[in-house]
Parts: sequence; C-alpha cells; structure tokens
Amino acid sequence: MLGVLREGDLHGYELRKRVRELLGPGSSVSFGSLYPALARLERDGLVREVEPDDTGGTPIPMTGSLSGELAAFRARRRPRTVRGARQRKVFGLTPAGEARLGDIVAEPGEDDRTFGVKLALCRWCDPATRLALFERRRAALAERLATTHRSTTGPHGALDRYRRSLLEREADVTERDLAWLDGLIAAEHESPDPRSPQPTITGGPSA
Amino acid sequence: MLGVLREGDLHGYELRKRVRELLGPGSSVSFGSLYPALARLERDGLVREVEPDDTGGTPIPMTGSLSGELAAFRARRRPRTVRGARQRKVFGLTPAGEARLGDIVAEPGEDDRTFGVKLALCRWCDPATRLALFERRRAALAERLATTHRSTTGPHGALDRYRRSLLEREADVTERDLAWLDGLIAAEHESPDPRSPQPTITGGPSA
DNA sequence: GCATCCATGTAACCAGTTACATGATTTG
DNA sequence: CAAATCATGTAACTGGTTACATGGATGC
Repeated sequence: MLGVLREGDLHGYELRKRVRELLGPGSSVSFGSLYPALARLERDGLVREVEPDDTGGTPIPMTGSLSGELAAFRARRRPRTVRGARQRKVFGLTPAGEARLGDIVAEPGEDDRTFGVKLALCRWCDPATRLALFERRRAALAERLATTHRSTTGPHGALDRYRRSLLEREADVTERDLAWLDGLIAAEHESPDPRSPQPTITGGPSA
Repeated sequence: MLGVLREGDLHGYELRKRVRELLGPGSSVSFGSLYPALARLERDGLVREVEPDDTGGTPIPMTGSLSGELAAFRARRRPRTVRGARQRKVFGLTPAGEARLGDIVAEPGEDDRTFGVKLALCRWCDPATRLALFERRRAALAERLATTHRSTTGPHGALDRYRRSLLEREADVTERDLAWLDGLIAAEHESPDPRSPQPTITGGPSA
C-alpha cells in the first residue's frame, strides 16, 4: 500500500484496485483488510488524509510528477460533493511513510511474494539498496537450487513421477530466475538510477 | 497433512518435517498451527490415533519389539517408554480422511501454492480427477497469460523497467508452465495410473 | 424511484505465528 | 548430570476473510 501510494495519492477504493493489479491476478485484498490496514497506517503516521488533487482516482495521463505533499495541512472533512469526488478519503504518504517504504525494501527476508512486490517498488529506493536486494535474492535462489538438486537425488529414492516433475520444474524455474536476476543486476550496473534522469533516449521507462 | 498421512502413519513432530519438505524451502509450518490442526482433523474424524507400526516416524532400528504389551486399542497416555517409542501420538488416515483428501484434490480453486500441493499428492486420486486438475490448471494459466500480455500493452503506458521485467518474467514462466502441463497431460494419456504398474523401463526415479 | 456502482467502514469468525510450558530420551 | 533433541501442547497476539451495514452518485 505504501508503495502504491508513493506513486500518487489515492482513496481506499482505488488503492485496492491498484494493489490488486500490482499483486497480480489471483491476489485477494478485501476491503475488510484494506481499510483497517489504512487506519493503522494513519494511526502510525505513515499516511495522512490529503486534499484530492485528482492525480489519483481517475485513469488520467501519465507522469504525475507527484506534486503532492503540498497544502496537506488543510485537509479537512468538508463535504466535497463535487462531481466525481464524493465522500472519498484520499490518502498520501507522509515523509515517515516514504522512509518506511525505503526500509521495507531494504530489510532482508523476502520470499517469492514479497520479492515481487519489492521489485515492483524498488524504483523508489536508492541504487545501493536496490542492488543489495537483487544480490540477496540471487543468493537465496542459488541456495534454493542447491536444495532442490539435493532433493532430486535425495534419500527418499522413490519419488512418484508427479513429484519428480514438480522438482524438475522448480529447478528449471530457479535456474531461469537466476539468469533473469543476473540480467537485472547487469542492467543496474549500467544505469543505476533510472528514475530521475527520465531518459528519452536510452530506452527509458516508456517503450 | 492428509496427503502426507496418506503415505503412512506419523506422529506430529515427524509430520511437520514431511509437510515442510513437501511445501519446499521457505515454508512455515509451526507446531502452534500443526497440533491444533491435527486436533481439528481428529475431532472431525478424518484422522485417528493408531498403533505405531513403525512404517513412519523413525528411520532407526525397526521392530520395537513391543512384545505382548497388548497396548493396542487402549493407547492411553500411559508412559510408553519403550526404546524408540516415546510419548508420541501416531496418527493415521480414516476412510473419511481418505475420501476428504480425494475431494480436496478434486475441488476447483487452486492457486499457485495449492496446485503444487495437489500435484504432489494426486498420485492418490483416480486418473480422471487428476486429468481434470491438470486441465483446470492449464486453463487458469492460459487465462493468466492473456491477462499478463494485456498488462504489458495496457493502459498504464509508463511502466518502469523493473515492472516491465517482472511482467516479462511472469509471461515467460507462465508459457513454460503451459508447456510443462502439456507434457504432464500427455504423459497422463499414455499411462493414466502410474502407481500400481511401477514401470522400471521408462526413465526411473533416479537419474 | 430503483438498481447499480462507488465508497467506507464494522463485527464475527477463523487461522497462523510466536513464545511459552512441559517433559521424556539420548548423548557426551 | 547437563545439554541437545524429540515431542506435545497452550496462550496471546496478529491479521485476514466474509458478511453485514451504511450511504452518496449515476443511469434508466
């Protein structure tokens, strides 16, 4: 949620949609978990209700140069029955929230799910943290590959063909992920920070 | 747990180890979840405490020579301090548990995690159910591939390179999984039920 | 005016993790 | 005998899902 909000202020309903598409199909983020989580974040001072500056909520243009953070102190609950802006509560990251987001990407201990999320958000952290994330992931995958190979030739000699196939697939995916990560790491060394430059030449974010 | 018990009676401690290795590295099954779950299964009549017949539990010296202790049905909590058989409670599947296991593999709605588990256990269900499982999974992956491709060329034109790479990897893995599943399905058509035959010719378990 | 979507929440329930408590067995 | 491992549990905390309750906005 912090990572999605980093890209622009949003209200809960829209935030949920973004989170769902970020986590990919099959993800389950219900309102019953999202709103309490949002309330917790607000209580901890990581997000804050802000003026709806319409960068979020509507699928409008791109490059929302995130001009938020301004005029946030005036965010009060006045009835905004303006067309297209109902009783929505729009949230934005606080500085503390941004810091927390950086910490989350930086702190170790990512599994398959969380690594995907971190990768999707790592644009917002500094190049060193990002590279460390990649290297950590690479080490974890290498370790896993070794474990998987041990399993195939392991003590339980008699694996049925389904489990064997499962292990083979696992090894295969892990190997490819390693190569994929190597590519990411190499790209990182070439141009460590793709966010600020916004290069219109060197194959930037947009095709 | 039902699936692991299907292969032999086990006590909780050993069951946890088996479940952990079944779910692969990075899985987290704690005692605090396992024992209550086991208690629920027993309450629901899916598992039952049985005599330890040493097929599972210890790879150590067999034949506990538990002589004429007649300890059979009255497996009370009395201290059975026989060597190699401590105060363990060994559980086995009941017929209802076996049926439930079959139902679980058969019922739709598997995500990435649960499909792996089902595949690892599908040896125990009938070929038709198994094939249906594979076909369902195949359809789900095809759907996902389409979704992923829509995302790459989607409305949010501006994907940073990390997200783009993530989507490309996702598409790649999904494509390979489709091919992998096709292989499994083909193999299924060739020999639908590999549990009894145990062919020693067509590329056995060990390399 | 009624259905439907948008939008925000709350309450009951369920389940998992961590940490704790206990004790038996084996091993050095 | 002390420490490590095996083995079974319980309690507190956390957090997620489902279902429910509410209400404004939009379209027919």
